[in-house]
Amino acid sequence: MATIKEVAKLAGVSVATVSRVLNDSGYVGAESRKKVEQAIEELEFYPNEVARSLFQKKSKLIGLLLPDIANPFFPLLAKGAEDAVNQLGYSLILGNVQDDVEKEEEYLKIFEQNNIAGVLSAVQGSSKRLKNIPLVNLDRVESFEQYAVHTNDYQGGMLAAQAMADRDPKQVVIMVGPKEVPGSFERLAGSIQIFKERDIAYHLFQTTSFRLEDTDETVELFFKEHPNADSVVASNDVYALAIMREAVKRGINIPDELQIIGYDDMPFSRLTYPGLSTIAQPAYEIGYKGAQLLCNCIENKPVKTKRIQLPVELVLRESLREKVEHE
Amino acid sequence: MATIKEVAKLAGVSVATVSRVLNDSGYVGAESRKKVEQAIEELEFYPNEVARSLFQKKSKLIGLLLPDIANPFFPLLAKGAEDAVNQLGYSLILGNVQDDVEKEEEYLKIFEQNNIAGVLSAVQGSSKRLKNIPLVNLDRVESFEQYAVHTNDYQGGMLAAQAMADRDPKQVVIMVGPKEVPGSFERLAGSIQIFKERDIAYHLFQTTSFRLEDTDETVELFFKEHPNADSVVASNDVYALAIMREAVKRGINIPDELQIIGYDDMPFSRLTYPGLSTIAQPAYEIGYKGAQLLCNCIENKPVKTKRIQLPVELVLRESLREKVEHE
DNA sequence: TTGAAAGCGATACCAG
DNA sequence: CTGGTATCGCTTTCAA
Repeated sequence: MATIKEVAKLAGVSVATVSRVLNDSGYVGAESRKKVEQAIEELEFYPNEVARSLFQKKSKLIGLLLPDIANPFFPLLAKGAEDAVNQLGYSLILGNVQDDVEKEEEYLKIFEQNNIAGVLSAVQGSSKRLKNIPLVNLDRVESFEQYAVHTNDYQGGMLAAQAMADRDPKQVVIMVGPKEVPGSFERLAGSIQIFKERDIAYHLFQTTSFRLEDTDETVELFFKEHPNADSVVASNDVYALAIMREAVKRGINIPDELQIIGYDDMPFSRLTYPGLSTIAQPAYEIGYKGAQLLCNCIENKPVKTKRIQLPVELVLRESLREKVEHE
Repeated sequence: MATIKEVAKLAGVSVATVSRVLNDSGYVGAESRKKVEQAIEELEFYPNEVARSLFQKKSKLIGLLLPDIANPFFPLLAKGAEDAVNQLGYSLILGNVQDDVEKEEEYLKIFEQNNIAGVLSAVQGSSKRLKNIPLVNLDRVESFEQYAVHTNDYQGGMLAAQAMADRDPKQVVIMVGPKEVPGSFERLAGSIQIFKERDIAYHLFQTTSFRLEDTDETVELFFKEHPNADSVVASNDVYALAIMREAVKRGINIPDELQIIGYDDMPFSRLTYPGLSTIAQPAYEIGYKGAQLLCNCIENKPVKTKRIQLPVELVLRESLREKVEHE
């Protein structure tokens, strides 16, 4: 890899001049510019970002903190972030935290050691360590966080409950997401409001994780506790699918005997039959907009909205019964 | 963030000494060491990796090139890579290539600009640009590539066909993966060998991508071309699930009227009912072992096996009929 | 309009 | 054992 020195030599100018054309900053004569450009071409030179980063105390790298990349919600978010970041000249360092606070700390440290320009975080509490590094929180957002892209969980909870309430539910069970996950509570509150309004009774079923590995156990427990459930508002698509599978296996007809609605709209939720009705979260867009927001912060561009809220949307597939019109 | 200079000052020694205790290289007196350690603690100092990288011309970053992170096979692979890499003191820069050659080139350049220590690549042809940077190919491996972790596609193709052949197939259709994807051919060859041996007729159905977005179209085409298929050897789980969904939707009983086997064993393949029988590829392990191999290359440690082949495994779920014992 | 030179934060050689 | 110093590749004053 050629260096700026070699370019300077070949072009017969100083490194300062080369640097100037590279960043087109300051004055540089037409003559010199041309010679430098030729030299750059000839040597296939491209600047070393490490040296730049050392000087600037700021790299072109952005840290991406994910709770669990195996959870299919996050790859999509990552893809969105990646697309945006790339268009803006940055790259992502991946931090897969596995819901482990120590790993998070570790990553934040690594990020700092690498002069990271900013952090995109879909895990809670990253704001503690970071001092002067821009941070945008994604998806799981606490109310005190300054920059964030998230969805309206309350509305999501309402939408799910509404869809259910419209379909003549007998025995409603609401699955409640882990307490640590911001948004779980909001969703629940939204759902409860609807059921209260409609005067529909419901049971709660608390889940303690969103991890794929824990589904079997959770589903078993679910059917033990609620053998007569006929309408389930699930905390996410993974659990919804898992419950559907178990139901079909037991010969319970979906949606006639058991109707269910998920949350997230993962790519797979439409690959089953009956297809899973669900509340679609724009995972890709969360990542994309979050990355844009972060880059604006990094570059001190004016930011209109510090907290972006994206809409969620009801997606109807076959796991819900026909809507019953009440007079 | 404190620097080595400040540590040196506080400890009353030179930066050289601080550097020595940091890397414990060379001699350093007990007295000095202690003072330095105290200073480090007091200032909460940790070395700037960028400066290190500039000097060493080699960072602690590893590039990970993925064809499409939204394809659920790859997050698992990434997770494996991430786990291994992290244990060994490295971090990952994510490169999501979207099956686009230009983006790949672009990433390879960015990697170089960042003094990347090595590259893990699940896309084809990365070896061209890289000069002196260690490269380990993952999963989609060409025969000429030096370092690689992959599975035995031929065996996989055989296993799938065998499972099918054992189950009294009437109208067999083999879905053939994209020609550009190394392994597609091998799998096909493996399957064909079995069907030939058993004297079972089969049809071929060519697919042109592995992308999630293209399933609907492909499935439609599939049913148009092969309305009477009763046994499908699918090129991956996504297509298998998509075909299953369409079949169930059409009232075709799985597995009695249509049996099907997938390839990959994605996390979701067990969340449907009937569950998808499939050939399990150890995605996590491919990433994990690949990362270990790469780190060994990077650190010039002796490498026993340059090309690691991991076994695939038949996973039986409900999408295949009962095995028929022939006398 | 240009170049010389001083850093950015760490490492490693060489002399003492 | 320890410290001074050149160096990594680039950016940015400051003078000329």
